[in-house]
Amino acid sequence: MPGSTRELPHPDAADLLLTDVLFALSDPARLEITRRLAEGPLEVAACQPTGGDIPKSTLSHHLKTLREAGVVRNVPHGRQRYVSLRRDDLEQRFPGLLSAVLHATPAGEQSAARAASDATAGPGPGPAQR
Amino acid sequence: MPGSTRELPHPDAADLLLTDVLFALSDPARLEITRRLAEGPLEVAACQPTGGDIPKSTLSHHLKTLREAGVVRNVPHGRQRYVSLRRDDLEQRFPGLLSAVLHATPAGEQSAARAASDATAGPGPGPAQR
DNA sequence: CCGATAGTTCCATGATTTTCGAACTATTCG
DNA sequence: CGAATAGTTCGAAAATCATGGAACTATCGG
Repeated sequence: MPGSTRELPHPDAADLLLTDVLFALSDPARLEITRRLAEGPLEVAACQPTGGDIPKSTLSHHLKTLREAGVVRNVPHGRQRYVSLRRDDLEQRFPGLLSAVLHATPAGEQSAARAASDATAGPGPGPAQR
Repeated sequence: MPGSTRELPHPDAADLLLTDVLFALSDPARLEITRRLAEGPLEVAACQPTGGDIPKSTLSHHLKTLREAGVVRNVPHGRQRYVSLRRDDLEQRFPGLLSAVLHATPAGEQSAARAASDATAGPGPGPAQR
């Protein structure tokens, strides 16, 4: 039982380029995918940004861009694949970047309050920004 | 004595889009310009990434992209213009993002050490990453 | 073995971006 | 005023990116 082939190439953590990472995250669809992955690994089909309307090939291309930039890892798992955020590698290489991106709020919001440190955890779920 | 016209449009801090900012910073030349501006405002010509080889129009376009994303402010000043980083607006809108970007180290470096918190301030000047 | 499933890769098309010369505009200096 | 300076904007060509259908590959279920 040879380890399954179908491995895709991933850049080493030390070789990640900031511009590539920023570019990968600069697309709304890819950013959305990244946010979704922040909650845990997903199979490719589950990365679908909205409902379930974008074609397989397009989704696969976006994942490829994210993978080549080093944002995401894509490993074969049986007949499907698991996609996961390379959190630790990104944090090591670009400290604070990923969390800054993930914590961003949508355009119009974030009005007042939140001055200093609002002790008790926020009410709703995590924020999101297009 | 009418206030000088030649004002260029800038998006409000609250309207900045994360994807636009990430995109603006995802280009090597624009990232370099941004780094240069981190040390203080500059007149347009002084933003030149390398020596002084890129055409005026190209530089102007890069600055336009940065300005429209809200990364930079460009104000008329006599016969020239001053370009400056919108640090506070960016920090307010996307906490931690700019500093994460500015602190990134180049690809191959950052080998060992720097494990925990290396108390004494670093020796050389700030890092830079292509 | 035969299908169905889950994805990637190939290929073509259209949309953005990048780049840069040239024209244009405002402002200062002599 | 007229020339020089500092930049923006226009326009066009080249490169890159995005999208999605179709073909291809591997794995699992029966």
